[in-house]
Amino acid sequence: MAALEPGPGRTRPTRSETRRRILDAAFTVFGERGIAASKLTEVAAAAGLTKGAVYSSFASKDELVLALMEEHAAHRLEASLAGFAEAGDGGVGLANVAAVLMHEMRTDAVWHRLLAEFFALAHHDEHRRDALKLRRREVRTTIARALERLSEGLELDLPLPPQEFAVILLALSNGLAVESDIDDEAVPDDLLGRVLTLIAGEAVAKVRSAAESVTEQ
Amino acid sequence: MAALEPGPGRTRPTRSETRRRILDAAFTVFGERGIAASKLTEVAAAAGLTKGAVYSSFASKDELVLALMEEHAAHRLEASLAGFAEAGDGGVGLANVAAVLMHEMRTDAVWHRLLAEFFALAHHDEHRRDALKLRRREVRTTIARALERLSEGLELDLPLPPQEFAVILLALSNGLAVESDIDDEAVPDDLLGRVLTLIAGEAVAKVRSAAESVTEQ
DNA sequence: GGTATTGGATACTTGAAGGTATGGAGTTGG
DNA sequence: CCAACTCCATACCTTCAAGTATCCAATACC
Repeated sequence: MAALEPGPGRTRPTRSETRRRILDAAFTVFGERGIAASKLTEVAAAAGLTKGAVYSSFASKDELVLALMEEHAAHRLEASLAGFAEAGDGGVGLANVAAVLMHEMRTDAVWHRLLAEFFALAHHDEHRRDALKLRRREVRTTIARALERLSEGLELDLPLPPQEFAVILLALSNGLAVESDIDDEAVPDDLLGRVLTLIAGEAVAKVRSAAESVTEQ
Repeated sequence: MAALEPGPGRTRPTRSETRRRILDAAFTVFGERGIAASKLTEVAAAAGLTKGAVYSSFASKDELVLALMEEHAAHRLEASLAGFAEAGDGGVGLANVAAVLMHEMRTDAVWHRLLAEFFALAHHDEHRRDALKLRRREVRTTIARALERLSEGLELDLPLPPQEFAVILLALSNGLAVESDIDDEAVPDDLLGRVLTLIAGEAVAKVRSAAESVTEQ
């Protein structure tokens, strides 16, 4: 929470600084208490501000929630794709993709929990549900494209159409995140990796050993 | 909603009849509006009763939610295991397990949504979280045992330890349920089956063709 | 530097939902 | 058939969080 000091020669934070503080605080508080159970006053307090500040930057609690999810989801996707790209560049392919996802899942359990609650919330609102559907399609397509690039780079045939593989990847990593959030001992670190290897079969195994002989340095 | 008539020679429902009505109504309303967003008055109204009736049968909203989840979860697990057993008796093994799960997922999307919201809610309460953790372990163990029986019956080696396979099964089916709930076109009916087949590899393929030659009429 | 503007603190209103108290109709036992 | 009891409807209370109105002080602009 280290302050995010106002710019030089300013005693007052800029609008966007305040907005940031509120979003960060919202992430923390929502993650601890849950979205529905969180009061805007708590969020404001966690940001070192008051409710007035929140309503000055966001029209309503709903708007704050939406803004937060939208922003954070974008970040997450970006980070994952970056991880994928690295995995492709001389990594061991899907096994590294698994490692990336597993790491995200561990370090960002809070986010997965928020996402789950948000999905549930969004479902009960017509417009929000449609928006989520579209957004989700974009995400799947983006992931599918990344997988295609990855498989081409590794000269490896995916055992499923990219779109479907993307769905599986999303479902598995979300599902495992939930299970490990409930009981972390239930999900060994390398489980996702092993499963993906099984799914992709010998194709990956071949590529893996090839890649290892190259990169194991 | 078809009334659940009072017993013969009675103008007033018994306690357990009322309890049932309330639980059923709660399932419906929670499913439509979400747990947090549902008012007890709505639940009561949906049951053709009033709030007083609810508080006469359940100590609090929380208790109602807990009772509902506990009961319904037990039903679901039972139903799934029954499906597994059938799948084992001369079926095509894991492929049929997948069919069972997929069917449940389609016909019980509401339940999966409730479950997701409940997980999120439960996480913020110490005792409830621990209880959920224990319960979840039991579920995993039960499934793991069922899988072992299944694999023994089919003389098929599971590609993962039963406990881990159980986790994967839970994660995949929950994850896919979420995705298909957001966008049903994203999850083809046979996707889970194909993935499980990939995971279990040739072992299943072998057994499948063997089983088909036996059971194909 | 003075004036308009903006951002956020304070104090208030409001509505809604969880929970309670009580009475009365239905039920059971003697 | 009457007394004790049970269960639910009605009416009420209380709490509490979202949202609003207003004012003060720090900025921006001329």
